[in-house]
Amino acid sequence: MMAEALSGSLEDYLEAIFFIEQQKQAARAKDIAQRLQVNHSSVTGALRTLSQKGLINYSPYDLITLTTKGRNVAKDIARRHEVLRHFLEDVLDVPPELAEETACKMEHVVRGEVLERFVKFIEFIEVSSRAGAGWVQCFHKYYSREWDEEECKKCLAGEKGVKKSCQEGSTGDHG
Amino acid sequence: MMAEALSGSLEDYLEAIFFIEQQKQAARAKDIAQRLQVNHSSVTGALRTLSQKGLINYSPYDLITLTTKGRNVAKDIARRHEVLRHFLEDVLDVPPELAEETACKMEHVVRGEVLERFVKFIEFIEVSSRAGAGWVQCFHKYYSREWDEEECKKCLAGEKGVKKSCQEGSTGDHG
DNA sequence: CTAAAATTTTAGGCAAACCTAAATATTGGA
DNA sequence: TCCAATATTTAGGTTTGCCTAAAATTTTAG
Repeated sequence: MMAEALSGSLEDYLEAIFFIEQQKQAARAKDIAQRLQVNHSSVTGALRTLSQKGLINYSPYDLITLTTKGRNVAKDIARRHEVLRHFLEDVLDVPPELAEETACKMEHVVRGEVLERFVKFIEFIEVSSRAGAGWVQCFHKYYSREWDEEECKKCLAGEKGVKKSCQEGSTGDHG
Repeated sequence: MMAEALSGSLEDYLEAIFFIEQQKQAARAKDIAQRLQVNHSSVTGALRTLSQKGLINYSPYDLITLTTKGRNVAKDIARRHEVLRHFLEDVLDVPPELAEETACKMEHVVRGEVLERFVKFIEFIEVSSRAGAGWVQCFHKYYSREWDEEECKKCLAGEKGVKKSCQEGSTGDHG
């Protein structure tokens, strides 16, 4: 009963349709081709396959919409993408464009149990930060070489005087 | 001069040869096929390609060794693999086999700048832990639902009394 | 040394994804 | 309405990476 896994490529098509559907009523081949930077004729083939798998409503020259099943699968893909992008960009402080690009590839290989670990990990970091450690900011300082081990050990251990220096100027000017 | 990127598949072959070379003097097609779970005839094709690219010493029926260039590339792949495996297994606490399997796929999409962020991030976590927070252990508690937000906020903020409870029984019995 | 066993390569195929070029269908404006 | 512009599909081809089966080579054991 469990549908067999989609290829990375088909996941990309489905995800693209999902986002285009959110902006317009329905997707058209042109939009998909543009978004994925592939030839129009490549789209046709992918649409046929997705249609066969019951993930989209499609017939030649027709508008393209997701089926209920397709929308669920697409949502899952989009969630993976978003979780990974968020981790890369806001925890590892990878520059936005690179984070986006990397998440795009990771989303096809990180699933299920591993993805949920990422989710919990991000949650945890956010709670930790709320707890007062300014933890992520400290990391951003760390790799950007503004790190003073003694000072930050204290910071991480919760001493008030130094904590501030780890929390200000956070978003990482890594140049 | 910069060699064009290898496909994920070819990276797998190169990495396999690297590990087999460490165990024996040289690799043979049989070993590679077994390690990668592919047919012998698939190996032949990959060897030809890697040879053409100057990454391995190879001629039909001969033993297989890495060239200097090939060894450098292979080391880089192996490093990516190891960094990611380490992160998944020891930070996210993903079960070893799944961590291994996932790292195997991630290694082909996480490179350069992003990989170095992972490296720094792991370093940072280790320093943080040394600083006394038992940070990773706290995370393992967190997702395994033994988490008490109030208690652990204090823990992360460095209060001595509660810190201990976050640090004991660490390695995550997440069942 | 030689025949059987093991190993490796070749030959031929298949499927996924992509491409270009050439139809075909749809749509909007005169 | 009908033509031109736009959009889409079909036809045919390439590359990558895998497979099976058969041939070729090397190794090993008697």
